[in-house]
Amino acid sequence: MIRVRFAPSPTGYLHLGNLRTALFNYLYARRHGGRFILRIEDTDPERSKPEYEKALMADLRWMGLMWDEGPETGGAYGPYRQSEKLEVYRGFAEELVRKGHAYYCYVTAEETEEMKRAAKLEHRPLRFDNRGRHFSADEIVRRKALGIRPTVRFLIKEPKLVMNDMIRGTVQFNLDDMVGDFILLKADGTPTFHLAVCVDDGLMKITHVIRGEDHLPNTPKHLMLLEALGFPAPAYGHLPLIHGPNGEPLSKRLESISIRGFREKGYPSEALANYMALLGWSPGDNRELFSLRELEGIFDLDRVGKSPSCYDPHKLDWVSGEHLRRLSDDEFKTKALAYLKAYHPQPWDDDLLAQAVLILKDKISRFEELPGHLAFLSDDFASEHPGALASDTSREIFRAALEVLPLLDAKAPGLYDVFLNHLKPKVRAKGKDLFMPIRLALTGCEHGPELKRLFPVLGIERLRKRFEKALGQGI
RNA sequence: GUCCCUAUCGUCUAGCUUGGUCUAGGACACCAGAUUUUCAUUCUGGCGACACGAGUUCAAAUCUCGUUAGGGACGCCA
Repeated sequence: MIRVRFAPSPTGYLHLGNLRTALFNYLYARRHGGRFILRIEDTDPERSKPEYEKALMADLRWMGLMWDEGPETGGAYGPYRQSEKLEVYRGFAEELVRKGHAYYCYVTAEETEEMKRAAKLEHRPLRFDNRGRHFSADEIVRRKALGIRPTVRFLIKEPKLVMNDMIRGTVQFNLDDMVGDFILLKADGTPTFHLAVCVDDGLMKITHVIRGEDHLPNTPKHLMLLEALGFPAPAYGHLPLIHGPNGEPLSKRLESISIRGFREKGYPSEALANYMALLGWSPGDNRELFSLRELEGIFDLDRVGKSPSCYDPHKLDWVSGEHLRRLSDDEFKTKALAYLKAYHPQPWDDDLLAQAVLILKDKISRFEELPGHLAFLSDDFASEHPGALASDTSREIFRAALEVLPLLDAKAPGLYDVFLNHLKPKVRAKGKDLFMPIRLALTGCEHGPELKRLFPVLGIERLRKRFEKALGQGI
């Protein structure tokens, strides 16, 4: 049984990089009938915040990436919050010391810092020189007396040099230049990331670790640790990183683009998942538009690329627009109204709003654009071209329109066509000269929804008011 | 500085494993035209790439080496 995990630390909101890792893990599990596990890596009390954990889970749920095991869901391998099992890690660290895989190290943080500074100056690798391995019994006593509390460091015996990555193939490391004995337990007794990850991956029976490429250099450490711990090594796959729109480093700016932000802007979650899947993965044929379900059926790691990619908001908008247009009218109405209610409350009743929103369906790529387009519902608008209303031909149209309106049946189909049939004989204008004044009188804007669809939404009464207003303004 | 990873249109990518079917395919963006009595949608067309240099070979986007460029890691953060 394939078991994968998404293991964020709750130190901020879910962002693009995070989300892609979560998505690929989720899809991989679904594709292979495995389990998707959520694990909260909150061993750093300084930076971890419960509200971020809540937000993380809310965002994951919104995305539809529901976990099979994890906080709030439970599972046979809990707890799924690392802060709740600090003792467990300590136990494993002590066991490693007993078995000679690790040792208490009395080198202080200041000394390590100094070591690094010196190494940098001399252009040597910036690694720990393992000096703590060789302290004499006297030295240790002396340091204890000074109040120095030890860390537990992993004792590297045979540096592991080669690994097989599911995405990158064989990767070799020159370990002597890379890592020294690394810390398992900090001086305060809490575990480091390395210990916690390996213990949990082992205990939770994780079979495949899919994570960002930034973790690639950590993998040799984890492989050695896992072996010492007596756990079978999972398969590793390291995803290429995502860059910003201009190819800039990623980091700060990208992290500031939170999933929350996309939700607030009104992107459908499936569109976001669809777009993210395309960043680094492709189905092999020319298809690009997928529902989450479809992705679950075709995604696999063997079609994930090795090179980093840039986040392109334009393409996201296109994908999003396509998703919106594929929605049935009812689905679109429901989602649009829910979005407006949550983020941009409108003064109109749901019935009117539902009709109005529907005629905008093919004009938007995300719900955030709705409020601006909805302005036509208001009787109280300023015209873009007040002058255009004043001409004789315009005034003639409005007067004729007001004569025609009472003859119409609002509920009869083809309201606009009937209106035009009555209107045309009464006015000289035709073509653009006819419909543009009408459009301006009704919406104040040169661009907007089709008049044909606009008429039934506005209804006779609103139409009358607006033509009267236009006539009044023209004086 | 040291180690590691990566390299096809501006962007996302297919092709690379098993060299020839590649005068390199698709999509976004952009430009032009058509449809729509506006905008959008839709449709058609255009622009546009194998980072560079060697090597192997009858033949290289595809294999090898080097160069360059970008990214990542080097925490008692995760």
